[in-house]
Amino acid sequence: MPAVARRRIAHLDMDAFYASVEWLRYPQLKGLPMVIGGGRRQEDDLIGRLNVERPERHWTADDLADIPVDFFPLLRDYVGRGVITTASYAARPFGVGSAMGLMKAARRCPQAILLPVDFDQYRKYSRAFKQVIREIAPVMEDRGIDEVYIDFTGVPGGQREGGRVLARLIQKSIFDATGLSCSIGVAPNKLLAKMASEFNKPNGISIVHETDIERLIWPLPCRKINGIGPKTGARLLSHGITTIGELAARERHWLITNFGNSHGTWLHDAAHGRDARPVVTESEPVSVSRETTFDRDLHAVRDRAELGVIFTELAEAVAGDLQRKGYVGKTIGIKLRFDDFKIVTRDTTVGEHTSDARRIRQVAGQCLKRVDLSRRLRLLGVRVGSLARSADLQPSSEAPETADTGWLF
DNA sequence: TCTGGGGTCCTCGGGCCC
DNA sequence: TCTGGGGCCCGAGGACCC
Repeated sequence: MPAVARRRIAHLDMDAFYASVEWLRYPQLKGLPMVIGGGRRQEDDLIGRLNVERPERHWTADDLADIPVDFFPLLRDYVGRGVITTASYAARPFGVGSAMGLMKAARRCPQAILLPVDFDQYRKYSRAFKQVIREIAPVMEDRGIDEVYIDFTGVPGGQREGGRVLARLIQKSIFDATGLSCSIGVAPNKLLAKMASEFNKPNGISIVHETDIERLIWPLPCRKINGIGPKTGARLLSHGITTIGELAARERHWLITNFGNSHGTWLHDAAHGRDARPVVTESEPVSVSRETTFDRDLHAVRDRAELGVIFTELAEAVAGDLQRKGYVGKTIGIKLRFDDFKIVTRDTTVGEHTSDARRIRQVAGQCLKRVDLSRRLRLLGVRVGSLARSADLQPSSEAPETADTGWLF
């Protein structure tokens, strides 16, 4: 009779993913201060720009590495409202980092090279490295563009050296296929594996066993637990709890009293390294949305025409996304961010699923009427939820209802 | 010139029905 | 008829993550 396999879960995190993908195209930028960012509207085509600046030379995908460094756009030339998506290690000593406004970053590190975000490219590499993993260990959970969980438990060799042997194989296979490096943590569950993958970056492997929790996990700050964000972190701090060990020392009952039944129980379990969540290989999307921040704050009345155009474009974009992915939805909603950064959402559930741009625009327009629009708007978003696969639904005669003439925009 | 875009999940209150 | 649940759905907001 075979020995009972102990659960071994890996968390794999690509190292500096966006920057590393850019360095595959532009190796001449490696080691330089560089930020990637800007909003959707600021996404200029870098190659187009380079060609414009040097009309006699048309750079092609084959000779991107030849583009002189001084042809790349600099942060100091940026105008707009975007934020940094990621900053290279060479840029960080200047005090720039993720989520910082680009204008502020430009003052701190004007000489940094600014690349537009190229999600299509990152998605391409994302698919590639995940495919490599699935061929080796098929029980893989997608956790975003650059992260996955992998269940090593049933994989041949997955238990050897606590998972280190298999982790090494995956690391090498990903590098051979893509030229990208990653860090892997292997532990008894997802919670611990996620923390372990951070221990040894970049290109590292960390193995954590139950017996290591006290030594390796408890000294860490509470914020290292995936699920404890800025709010909970601050609340814990106000009770004098800074490390996971201090959190673990609190009675379960005390945590439930102070954080509620569900959250308190979870905090207690997490601090003790307990997590029974399975690795989920398939999941259906819950909602699809598009949103945009305006170049300047807009007023519902004074900028009505401009807002109307943007609103329609968002509805069309969401409809396009739904149709491309093969979904229809019946909860249609809007999201507004005002100039004071307050967020308001409204949604409505309609009788029939749809992915029709005009229908989405119409229902979203009705949602808008339920909001006080005296403040100026900074952001507008359109969302469709309660999704179903369009193929699973009876082909309805999608008769667009009589248009509501009362649209606000 | 502070503060993007696309998601998930949870909680809470209200309405409705039994 | 009145009152008090419980279950369920919906809408709004908040926290968190990549």
